[in-house]
Amino acid sequence: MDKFALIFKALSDKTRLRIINLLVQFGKELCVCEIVDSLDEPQYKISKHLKELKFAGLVEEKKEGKWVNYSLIASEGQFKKFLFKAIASIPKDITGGDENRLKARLFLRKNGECVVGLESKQWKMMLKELKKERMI
Amino acid sequence: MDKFALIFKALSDKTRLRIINLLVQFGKELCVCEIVDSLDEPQYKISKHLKELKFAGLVEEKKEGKWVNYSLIASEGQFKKFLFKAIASIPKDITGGDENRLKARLFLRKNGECVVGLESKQWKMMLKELKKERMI
DNA sequence: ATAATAAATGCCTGAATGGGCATATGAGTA
DNA sequence: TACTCATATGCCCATTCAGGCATTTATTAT
Repeated sequence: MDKFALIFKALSDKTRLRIINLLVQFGKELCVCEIVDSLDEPQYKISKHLKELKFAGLVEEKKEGKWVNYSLIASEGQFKKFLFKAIASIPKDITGGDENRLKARLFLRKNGECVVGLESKQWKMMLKELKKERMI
Repeated sequence: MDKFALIFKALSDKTRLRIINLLVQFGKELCVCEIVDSLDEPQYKISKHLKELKFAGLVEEKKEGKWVNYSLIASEGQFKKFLFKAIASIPKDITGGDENRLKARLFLRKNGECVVGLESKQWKMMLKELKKERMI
């Protein structure tokens, strides 16, 4: 029971819910810096929240050199499946900003991998474009 | 987004999750004293937690004289439906105590309504029986 | 009117929480 | 070696939270 309450607690913070939402929408693993840029929040903040999500058993990390990718852990019975379906059903007029930023951020990948760090020049230019075109 | 985080926060406490679990399992409205007896927790504690669940939009109350019944609010898109399915899938070897107590407590209803209050003599006798038969 | 009872609330305390800032870790690179 | 960069962590502060206890509110029964 505590285990399930812990999962809900992990989702009870807006920032953490936004992170999980991104992972649910994208379906595959995301690099920390991609999450940071997509949510437009400080790196230390994302890092701490990822730690809590990991503690709750919702995500796992995969280190690749300097880079760290996070992905959902969907196993263990039906519970998480329904939970992620619930999160997937959150109307995107609320989450759209994050998802649009992520979509743009993913254009910076090479061969399906993240190759630019936090708040890179390329990313700042893209952000400016997005704002100009009212995408975020 | 905050609205959804608030819902998760409401479920992030073990006692509140147990209350919602009972309502999900039973499917119909429950009287406050039935919840109190089923969870075997102080009345003020249940009352406060019900208030938070109500604030999050998960339950609604229906007053009938001295008695108050609570039930789930399941409407509003797919979100809560999946959420309640997730909760319904929590293994009952964890929640069984609550559910067995509720099952027994419901025997005290007359015409489908709760007619005995908190920690009544009848309930205490039932509890003793349940313990003797290792049902809880 | 008074008592009894179902449910809600106010106050207190210790513990946990999230954000901000600075700093540390640890891996690649010049 | 020294440096850069991606990520993690330690410390501080203000706020929130859950539980316990006493009390109140509201409705029914005597």
